[in-house]
Amino acid sequence: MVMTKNTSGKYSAVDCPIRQVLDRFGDKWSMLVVELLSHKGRLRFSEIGHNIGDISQKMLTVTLRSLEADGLIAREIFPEIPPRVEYELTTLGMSLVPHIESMTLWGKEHLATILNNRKVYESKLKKPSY
Amino acid sequence: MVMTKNTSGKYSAVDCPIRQVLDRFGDKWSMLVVELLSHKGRLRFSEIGHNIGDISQKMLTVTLRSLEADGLIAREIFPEIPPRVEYELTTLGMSLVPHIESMTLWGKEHLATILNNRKVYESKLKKPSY
DNA sequence: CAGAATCCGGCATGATACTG
DNA sequence: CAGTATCATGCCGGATTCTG
Repeated sequence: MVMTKNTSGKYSAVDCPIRQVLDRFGDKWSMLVVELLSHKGRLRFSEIGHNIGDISQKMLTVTLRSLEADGLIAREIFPEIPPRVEYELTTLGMSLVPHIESMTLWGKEHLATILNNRKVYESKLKKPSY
Repeated sequence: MVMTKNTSGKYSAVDCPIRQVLDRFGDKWSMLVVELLSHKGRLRFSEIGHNIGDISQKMLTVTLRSLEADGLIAREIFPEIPPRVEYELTTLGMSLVPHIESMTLWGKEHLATILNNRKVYESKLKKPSY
């Protein structure tokens, strides 16, 4: 399939908002952090890490930074020893929560079906036809 | 941050549905294909490719296969020369559409703000304090 | 405690060639 | 036309080490 670029150097469907949303939140952790903060309110760095369970320090830092850069979360540093840093959702961040929840709800409702579909599909591949 | 695995070999928060949803639809193309089919109805392979614009033949195949395996789209082969294959959403696939749309809508509304936030954030990094 | 910096492997994605 | 097969690659994310 030969894809044609337009004169602006972009692709025809690159600009659509669904792509932009996926580019920002399709990563492994962002949505999860937003969801977590929406439930727990205000948390410090290590608390977020523990609540998520598996996430490397690096990725937690990277995720929090990009969310902060986007203005979805606010970061407050307390100049203490040992240092303490707390995070919470901004208004903008909170506005995203309902949409995450509705996606999650859909997942809850249909994931069992999907997994079963997938199993059936794979078993059909193994036994083509008799 | 040291993450502890439990006895089942999984991590503490791995099972939450939001993760599952992201694992399936956080990829680059799946949501886009579903969204496209929801608007255009029934399309053949090459039509999907052209509508998306940039997507390699390989990734289109992979994406369509996994969506089919999940039962989100239906694939119909017409035994003609040259071959023709058409795709359309299943009921399950259609049930996902509203959630994609609501996310997309959120993106449309707030993306300009986010991009601006990001620009402001980066300019602050360059000029720390005067 | 909250990170910054670095190294590194694997997998998602891309490019290319071939086929029924 | 609608794929499959193979090879190449970028970069995401994990592990580790170091600092204030």
